[in-house]
Parts: sequence; C-alpha cells; structure tokens
Amino acid sequence: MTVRAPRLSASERRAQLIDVGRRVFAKRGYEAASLEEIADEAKVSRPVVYEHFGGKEGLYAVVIDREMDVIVQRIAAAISGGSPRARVEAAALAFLTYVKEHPEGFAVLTHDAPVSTARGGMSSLLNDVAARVGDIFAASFKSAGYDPKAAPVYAHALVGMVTFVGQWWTETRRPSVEEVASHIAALAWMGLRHLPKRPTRLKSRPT
Amino acid sequence: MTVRAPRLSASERRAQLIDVGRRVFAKRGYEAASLEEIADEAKVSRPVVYEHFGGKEGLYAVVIDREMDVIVQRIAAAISGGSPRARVEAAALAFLTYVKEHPEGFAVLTHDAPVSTARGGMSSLLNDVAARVGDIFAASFKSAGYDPKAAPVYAHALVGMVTFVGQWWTETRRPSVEEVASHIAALAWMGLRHLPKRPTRLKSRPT
DNA sequence: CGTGTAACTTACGTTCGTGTAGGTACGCGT
DNA sequence: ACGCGTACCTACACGAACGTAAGTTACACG
Repeated sequence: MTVRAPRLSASERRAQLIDVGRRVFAKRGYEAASLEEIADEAKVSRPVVYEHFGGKEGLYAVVIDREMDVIVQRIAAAISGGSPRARVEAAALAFLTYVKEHPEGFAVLTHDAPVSTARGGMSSLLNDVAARVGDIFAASFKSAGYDPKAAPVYAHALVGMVTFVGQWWTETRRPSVEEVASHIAALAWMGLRHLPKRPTRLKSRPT
Repeated sequence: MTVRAPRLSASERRAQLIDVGRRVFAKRGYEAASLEEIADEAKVSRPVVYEHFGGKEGLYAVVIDREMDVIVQRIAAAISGGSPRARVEAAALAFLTYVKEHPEGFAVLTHDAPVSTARGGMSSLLNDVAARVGDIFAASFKSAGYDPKAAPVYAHALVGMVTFVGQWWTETRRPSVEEVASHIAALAWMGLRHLPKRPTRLKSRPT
C-alpha cells in the first residue's frame, strides 16, 4: 500500500505547506497551480490545506507575504548606511543575492497574481521601491539643477535594470552576483553622474 | 429577444476575434481568460472561436504572433540607421511608442503565457533582443579593452530599463514618450561611455 | 423561387478543480 | 490500557471551462 507519511504537528505541516506551495506556485503561476498538486506533493489530502489556510488564495497570500518580508528586509539592511554610491551597489547586490538564494520565491513574485488581489506581488513592491527612489532623486535633482520631472523615469529605469538582470541571472547563474551587482551599479552610477542637464532630443518625431 | 448581431464574413469575424481576444487576454492573462468571455464580447457563441482558431491556445498563439510582429518590425526599423547613440534612442523610442499605441498588446506580452508554449511571449523576445545587444557589446568591449564577459549583463540591464519604464509609463502616461526615451537613452549612453575598465568591488562580502 | 453553402446556434459530454461534511486513526497523558 | 483531542482521510456536491456533434438560419446565385 501507499506508505503512510509521518504525522506532523500543526506548525510543522504549516511550514511544509508554505514551502511546497511556493515551489508549485513558482512552477505554474497562481492560476495554473492546483491545490491538488500541492497537497499531493506534501503527501497530504486537500482538506488539510483548507484547514490551515482556508483555500488557495489564503496559501498564496501567506507565501507572498513571507517572500516580500524577506526581500524588503534585505534591501532595507543593504541601504541602511554608507556612501550613496555604496548604497546603490549594496541594494543591487542584496536583490541579486535574494534572487540567487530564493529562486522559487522570486519566481512566485514575478508570476501573475490572482485578479482579486490589488495588483500582485512584485509589481506593487517594485513600484513602491521605484517611487521611493524617485523621491530621493527628485530632491537631489532639484538641488543640482536637473528637471525633477525626470526623476521617476530614472528611478524606474534603475529598478527595471536590476530586476530584469535578476531574471536573466536565474537562468545563466553566471557571473557571480557580486560581479553583476558591481557592473550594474557602475552603469547606473556613471550614467547618473554624467547626465546632461537637459537630454538632447535627437529626432523630432518619427512618421 | 436578444438582438441578433449582424452576420460577418469569415475574415472579418477572424479579425474581430483577434481583437477581442487580445483585449481579454490583456485583462485577465492567459489562464484566467475564458473563451466564453471572448465569445460573449464578440456577440458570438463559443463554437465560432473553435472553428477559426481550434481553441484557446490557437487564438492566443495568433494574438501573440501578431503582436510580436508589430513590435519587432518597429524596433528593426528604428535601429536600421544612424549613429550608435541615435540607434539606442530610436530603439527606446520605438519600444515606448509601441507601448503607447498598443497598451493591450503590450499587456498580453507581459502577462504569463501557458505552460505548454516554450517560454511565453515577452520573455523570449526580450531575451533574444538582449542576446543580440549582448553580442554587439561583446565585440565593442573586446576592441575597447573591457571584459567581454560583462557584455550580457549590460545588455540585459538596458533591455530591463526600457521594459520596466514602459510598464510604468502605461500607468502614468507622462511625460511624453519622446522625453522618456531621450532620458533613458542618455542614462544608458552616459553610463556605458564612462564605464570603468574594471568596476571597483566596494564590499567584499556581506554576512 | 428554390437550393446549397457558409455562418452560426443550441445542447451535451467530460474533465478538472474548488470547497465541505462527516468519519477514522494516531499517539499523548494519566 | 484507555480515553480524548488533534491530525488526517474518503466521499461528495457543485460549478466553470473546454471541446464536439448535430441541427438551424441567413444569404447569394442560378
């Protein structure tokens, strides 16, 4: 017969289900994932999942929440001190390190979220980050004689840089995150430092 | 009774269904979208969709294909001539203009694709683009004394910049795509021009 | 004015996934 | 050894989609 899996305590089972759930959501995305697959992989029947999380959305919410916490913590710690330049690099490194150590969590965050939730995991987080960065930029821009309206553009550009490279890195896993982070930071930093006061518009309008 | 919708020719209906399908896929993502909603919105019953596209995947494939064509065409045209610097800006502008004029198409491409397809719409396209850019960089890097291994990092960083800004722009729709493109191009260009030969590693390793 | 073809529909079978009701068995404490 | 609570399971009701079969309506054309 099918070998009976060992009985677990409530909190152990909970932890395990979060783990399995993250893996399955990472692989399939929210919609395509089924509680059945999750339950099977945890060697448990579906009602157990309902008991603990109330359903698919419940589990998903917990997974997302946990993952957000992890990544926010790391980035917050990274930008807590040092020169501006160092903070840029530290933030990139923190993000990439997260991607390296929690590939499944990262995958879950990048996948589509259910329609019900007010804008899914990553996009909301990244927009928050970008907005913050944008505010900082806007202040610096003002005092340096740049157009503050352009600040959000640069902020989002930076965030996009890091996230996209992160996604690519999960596939190649090379070069090391430290190298990648330093390259990205260099690109961003040098780009920002040598920004013209008012970028030259090269073409007026295409067709 | 429900008002009878006018009868359409095969090709007209086909075109209409592609249009509606794009809109619905953009709104819901592939998995969450239902043929029923698409058929309803087109004032037609479901079998019609099967007749024309063989099913959900078929319609989706056509929508994706069409959209890819559009965007590839535009970018190809944009980088066909001019100084390197001008090409960077033109490519960014072309992409952002596409985002502006085809927000639903862009949304479809960024959403998750069905698991069956070999890596969904956008990611595959962007990776292609990034790979091409990376090759060009690698060549330039070699002859300029930079580490060619870093080329893909910069390539992906650039692509990520543009796409993420594009996503953000769909929400704010300001400033104009021309301004945004010139800012992005400036950031990218200045960053690349002032790249140190070998980026200084600032921190050795965090805990 | 019939008649055939293309466009379209209603109706059904089937699968799959969610969520719940009620029962079983493991194992800890006394 | 004997409860007794907690972990867990089987079984079912339900609905949402997909996909198909067979019939029906509109319209062009001889």
